[in-house]
Amino acid sequence: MKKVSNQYKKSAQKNMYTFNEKCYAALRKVPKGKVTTYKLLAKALKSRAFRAVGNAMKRNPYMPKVPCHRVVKSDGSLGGYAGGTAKKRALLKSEGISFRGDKIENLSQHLYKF
DNA sequence: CGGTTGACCAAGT
DNA sequence: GACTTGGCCAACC
Repeated sequence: MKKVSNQYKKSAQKNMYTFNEKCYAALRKVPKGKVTTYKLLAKALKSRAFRAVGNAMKRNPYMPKVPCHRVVKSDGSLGGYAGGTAKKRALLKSEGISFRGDKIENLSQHLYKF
């Protein structure tokens, strides 16, 4: 047993905003110099929608409020960014993140724990 | 209300 | 180590 269907979990529509809002809220807790992955972010939200998270970022209405550039893939690769991966890498590097090509070095070392 | 999409992930080739 | 396949979940049309 392992694939329980949590298709509902807590469908928004009552007091809960969209899944996106939660993503932004959690992401905002990430301090400078730290990063997180889509998977961990989704996990923090008690969901497995790491995809929906990324989707939310792309459609994020809170662009300047949320540090979308601090979210990377579980592999340590940059993933995507509205301004381009190159820009994302530059921002993270500027915050003290080490890079190896297009991937983060010692990802676990920079990962932020919720 | 059903089907497609996506800034993903894990395992397999 | 890089590419391919299947799966997962929420938002959007």
